Amino acid sequence: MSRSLAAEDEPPVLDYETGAAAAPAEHAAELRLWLRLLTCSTMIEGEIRRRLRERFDVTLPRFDLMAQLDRTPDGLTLSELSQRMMVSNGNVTGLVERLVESGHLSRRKAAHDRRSHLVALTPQGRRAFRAMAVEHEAWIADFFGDLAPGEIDGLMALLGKAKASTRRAVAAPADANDREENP
Amino acid sequence: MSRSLAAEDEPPVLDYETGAAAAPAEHAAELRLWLRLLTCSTMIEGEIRRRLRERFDVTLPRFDLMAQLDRTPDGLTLSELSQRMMVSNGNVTGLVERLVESGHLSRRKAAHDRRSHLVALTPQGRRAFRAMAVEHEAWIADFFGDLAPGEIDGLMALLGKAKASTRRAVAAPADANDREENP
DNA sequence: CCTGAATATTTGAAGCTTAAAACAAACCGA
DNA sequence: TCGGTTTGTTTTAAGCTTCAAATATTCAGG
Repeated sequence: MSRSLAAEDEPPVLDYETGAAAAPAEHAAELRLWLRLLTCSTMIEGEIRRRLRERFDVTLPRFDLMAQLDRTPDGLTLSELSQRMMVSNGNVTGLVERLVESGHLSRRKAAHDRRSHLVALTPQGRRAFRAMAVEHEAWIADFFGDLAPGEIDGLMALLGKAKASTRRAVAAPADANDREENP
Repeated sequence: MSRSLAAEDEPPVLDYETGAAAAPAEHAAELRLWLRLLTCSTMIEGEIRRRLRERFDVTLPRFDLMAQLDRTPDGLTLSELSQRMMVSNGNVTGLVERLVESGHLSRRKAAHDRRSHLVALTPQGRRAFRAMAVEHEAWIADFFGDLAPGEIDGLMALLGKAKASTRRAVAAPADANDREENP
C-alpha cells in the first residue's frame, strides 16, 4: 500500500495544497487526478495483496513474477523479468531465489550467453499459479463490477492517453535545465 | 515501483492469460484495465521517486508524510497519519522517527490523550516541503500535459466510479463464503 | 587478437512495508 | 467502580525495494 500524498479524499478532503500560503495551486486539477489515480491503484493493490496472503499465503511480488512466466514455457532471463515487472535487477535476483527455494521456479544457465540465466515455472509452480489466477481474475472483475462496459472502455482509452503523456514527459522532462540544453 | 502483473504492454503485449490453457479469460477487459491503471501509477510514482531523490535527496514516503502535515499547523497523531497515508501504524512510527532525527518534524505528547503523540512540521521542515511541493506540482502537470481539460475531468469522474466500486467490493467481497453467511 | 564499451547478474547497505504480538491508556456498560 | 473492549503506539521478524558497486561475459572495432 502507500505512496505519494495518498488518502485522496474520504476523510477530510485533502488536495493538500489549497490554502497553503506559499503554494500557487496552479495545476490543482492535475494534482487531484494524480491523487485519485493513486488512491485507486493503492486500494486495489492492497486488497489483492491481502487476499493473496489470506487465501494462498503468497506475496504479490511473487504472484507477479509467476504471472510473467505463466505464458513463457521456455522461461525468461532475469533481465527480461525485471523489465517486464518494472523493478530493479537486484530485486528480481532475490525474488527468484526465494521462489526456486520454495519449488515454484527452476533456474538454468542460458545456452547462448554464459552471463544470463533462464527462469521458468516448475509444474508445481504452474499449477499453483493457475489456481491463484482464477480467483485473482474474479477479484478484479468484482472491483470494477459497478462500471458499465462503456465506462471500462472509456477508462482504458483515457488511461492510455495518460500513459502516453507520462511516457513523453519522462523521456523529455520540462526542466529549466532541459530548455537551455535542448532549444 | 513494481506491483501486480505490471508491464501492461509496450514490449510484447502481455495481458498474461490469453492462451493459457486452464484460464477462462472471462473478465479480460477488467484485467487489462487493472494492468493499465497499475502501469500508469507505477510509471508516475517511479519518476516522482527518482526526481525527489535526485533533486532533493528525499524519499517519497517522507515527502508524503510531510505533505500530510503541511496543512496542519497543530499536527496530527500517528494514527491520523497512518490512516491518511493508507499505511500501517508501525510504518509511520519509523518514518516519523527518521524525520524527527533529521529535524523536519517535531513530536510532542498529546494533551487530551496520554496514549497519543502529535507530530508537526518544524519551520525547517515546512520550508523544505514547500520548496519540493512547487516542483512536484509542476512535474505532475507535465505528466498529464497532453490531456485536454475535458479529458482530465473525464478521467477524474471515471476513476471516481472505479474507486466507489472498489470500495464496495472490498467492503462486501463476492466470495462463496460470503454468499452463504450473508444471504 | 586486443581493448574498451555495453550487458547480465550479484552483492551490500539502507530504507520501506507489513502483519502480528505486546502494552498502555481510554472508554463503556453493568 | 469493575471488567471487558477498543484505541494509540511500539516492537519484532520477515520480506520487498532501490541504488550503487563489483564481477563476469559479450560485443564491436581496429
